[in-house]
Amino acid sequence: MEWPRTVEDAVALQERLRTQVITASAPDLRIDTVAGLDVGYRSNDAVAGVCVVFDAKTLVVLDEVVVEDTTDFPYIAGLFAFREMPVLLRALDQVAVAPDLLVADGQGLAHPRRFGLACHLGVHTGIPSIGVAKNPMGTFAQPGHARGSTSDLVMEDEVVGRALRTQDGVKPVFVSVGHKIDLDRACAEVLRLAPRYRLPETTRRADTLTRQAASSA
DNA sequence: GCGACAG
DNA sequence: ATCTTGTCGC
Repeated sequence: MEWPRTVEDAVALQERLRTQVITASAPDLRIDTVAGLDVGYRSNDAVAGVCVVFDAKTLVVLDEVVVEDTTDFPYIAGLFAFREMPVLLRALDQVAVAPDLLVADGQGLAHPRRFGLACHLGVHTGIPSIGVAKNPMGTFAQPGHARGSTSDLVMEDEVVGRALRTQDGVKPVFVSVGHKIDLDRACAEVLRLAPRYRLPETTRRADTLTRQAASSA
């Protein structure tokens, strides 16, 4: 199926693909490498997609790719993937190390149709994925003050993710399952990726590269 | 009808 | 997302 150009087609595609999401981890799921994906904007339609692969244990950067592109799909909350996915897939294609997990900047199941960017990336590639958003979609109770504390992220009486405190006292990040992983594991991975700062290293590094690209060429 | 609404 | 250096506070 071709890439949607209209809101109606985009929504229809989400409704169709949402049924393919797997919210459990394979018994032998091993995560040795993790990719951070992010997009930066130089103008309204000029984008830079970044894919950075980390060693999950040491957090050493194994490879990173920046791709310049343009987009015509406007930003619409809920249809985020149709704006950012094409560039991200190009960046992911060019990375030399195959990631065991994709970490997307945005939501996974915490989405109006339970199919945010992280789910779409996961279903499309078949690679386990999670979404880490700086802002919530849904409601949540304030998690405890300590690093590692969590609370449910709720949408329409459904638990769609978790508010996760990655450092003592900082604003939580919002974690939701993308594909082929369970929520507990997803949160554990985010904590492992954020030993020192609020945002996971995947997001931080991808973000840096993104604006580096936007200000150079 | 009005406001909300990942990046 | 983007505008962006020094500065306030623990």
